[in-house]
Amino acid sequence: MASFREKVYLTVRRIPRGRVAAYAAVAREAGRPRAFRAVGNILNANPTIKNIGISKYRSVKVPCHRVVRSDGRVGGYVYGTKAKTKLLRSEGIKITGNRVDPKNILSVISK
DNA sequence: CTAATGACCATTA
DNA sequence: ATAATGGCCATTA
Repeated sequence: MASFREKVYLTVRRIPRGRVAAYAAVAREAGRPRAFRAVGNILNANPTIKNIGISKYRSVKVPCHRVVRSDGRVGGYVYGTKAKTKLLRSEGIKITGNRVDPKNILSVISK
């Protein structure tokens, strides 16, 4: 059985380059619409950053930098919001101030 | 089992 | 525009 955490990783993996999604959208997609806060905690233990010991997810890459706040603010990141912003810009996402261009925000995460 | 922890959200002041 | 507040909840210690 897939834990919520695993579903979150799989969901985030579906966010394409040059696009972002809100924590709330990820929570919804993973089946727990109100667990958006837990999503942040889960991504904080992103297997891209550190191995969490689940063999299934070893060496997989989860683009957790593509998950932003609902209001468009960039949000947190292990290596800092600055690094997150830089990464997103490098993928072609427009960010003015601390806000990503709403056009880049996915409301539904398709496969 | 209980309690703490937040990369959040929405509302209010 | 910013700051505080209450709510939310999977995971972990």
